[in-house]
Amino acid sequence: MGKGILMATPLEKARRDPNSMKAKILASARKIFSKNGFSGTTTRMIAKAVGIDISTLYYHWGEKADLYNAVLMDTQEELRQELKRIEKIIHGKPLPNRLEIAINESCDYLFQNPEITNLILLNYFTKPKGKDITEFHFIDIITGIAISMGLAMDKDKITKQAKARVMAVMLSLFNFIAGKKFLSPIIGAECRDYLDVVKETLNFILIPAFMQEKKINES
Amino acid sequence: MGKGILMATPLEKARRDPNSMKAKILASARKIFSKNGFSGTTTRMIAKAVGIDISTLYYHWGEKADLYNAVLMDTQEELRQELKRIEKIIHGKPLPNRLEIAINESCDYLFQNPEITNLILLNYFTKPKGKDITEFHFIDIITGIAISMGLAMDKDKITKQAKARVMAVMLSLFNFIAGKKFLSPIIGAECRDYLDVVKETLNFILIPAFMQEKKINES
DNA sequence: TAATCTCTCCATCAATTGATGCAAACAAAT
DNA sequence: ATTTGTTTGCATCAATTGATGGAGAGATTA
Repeated sequence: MGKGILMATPLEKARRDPNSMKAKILASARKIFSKNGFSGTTTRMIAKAVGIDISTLYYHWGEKADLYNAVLMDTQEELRQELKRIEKIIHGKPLPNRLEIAINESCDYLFQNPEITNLILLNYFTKPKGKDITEFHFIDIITGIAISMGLAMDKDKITKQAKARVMAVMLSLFNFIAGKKFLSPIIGAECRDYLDVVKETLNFILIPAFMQEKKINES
Repeated sequence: MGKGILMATPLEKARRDPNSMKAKILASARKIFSKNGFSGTTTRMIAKAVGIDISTLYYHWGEKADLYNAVLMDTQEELRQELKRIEKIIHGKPLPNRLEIAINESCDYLFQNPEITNLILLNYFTKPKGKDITEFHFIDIITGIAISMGLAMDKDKITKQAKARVMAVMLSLFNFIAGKKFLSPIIGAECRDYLDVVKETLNFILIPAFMQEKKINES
């Protein structure tokens, strides 16, 4: 009965065939959950967006929380792949360049996939009660980044401070993306303009911070 | 019929008498909305927390969205007062001190009132559809801070960049507070320890950024 | 062709939710 | 004491929501 090798999870099936009904539902669910949160989303909304009956949705994904979990895991995996891609690009370059490129690349990516940041952030402000929902596994992601940024040498010897600094970077980034709709009228910039201001602001704030660290390390 | 002077809004009445039923409901509503968001909260939850029947709640506050609006406006006003208080403290001091004190004070305050950041952040990730909900009036708040930080001279001549930088500061702060439950296990610090790490991280990131700005201005 | 398997929708359920009418309790004013 | 106005809870409603059973369509296999 072990589904280790023979059985494929619904999520695996969906990823295998992007044209399948499972995949279509998953894609619509991501959009709608990211916009309305878990409790603000109804299974009927998703089914309507796909153009199917809710019972078809339940047939493929089981209960609402299961679908939500699948969306979270799918999103998480995608983000992880993207971070790996960025890490490859910046590998070996000097620190300030690394930071600038990483900011640039991740801004572009997240800007084109705003559901990702929305889902992640929404998932810690509100959690469906009673259901156990997948946690984002940030710990290994940020340890990777911390090492890549020279904040730690060893995977097991990362200080609280280093982790907090990496989280600060990610949070700044995520919030400018997820809060776009809210922030762009405040800042007074739209679309591409907004994206440019965000990149500049992140560079302004992050580069001096992590350069000071380097100076201390060098001395 | 104009309620300009003679009529008091429910919110004004609630503030006038903190022991009134209106005030009790408002306080409970704040807690519960901030934890579950608008659609994750039911009027029955709030009524139960106060120990009253839902019809009593409706009698005092009208429909759910009205109560939610009152909570947002109340919270906003409270935050505004607090920021004024902090500004008085830091007024006249040199920039790095100002920043450090402001970070320290606002961290302490928001940490003890975590509902505030939760409500603000939740309110831009998800908005109840169909209802018009109060927007937080950040524009005047951040222009005030921008001037106080020396990022702008005139109230009307604030660049997009300056506004974005102030927002970056607030977002970093808000997220460390609102995301505490999520972040503290990742960072590996609890309670007071977490608070200290957050303060240190914010200082680490923000002070160098805004000091570089000052150096450019001075030269 | 017959049998089996996969997928889809219609009809329906029970529970929850926002919201209201109404009568009783209570206090204040006459 | 009687009237008036305010507050509160019980009972109830209609709409929404998560979820399921079962019948039928369609393809695949025997």
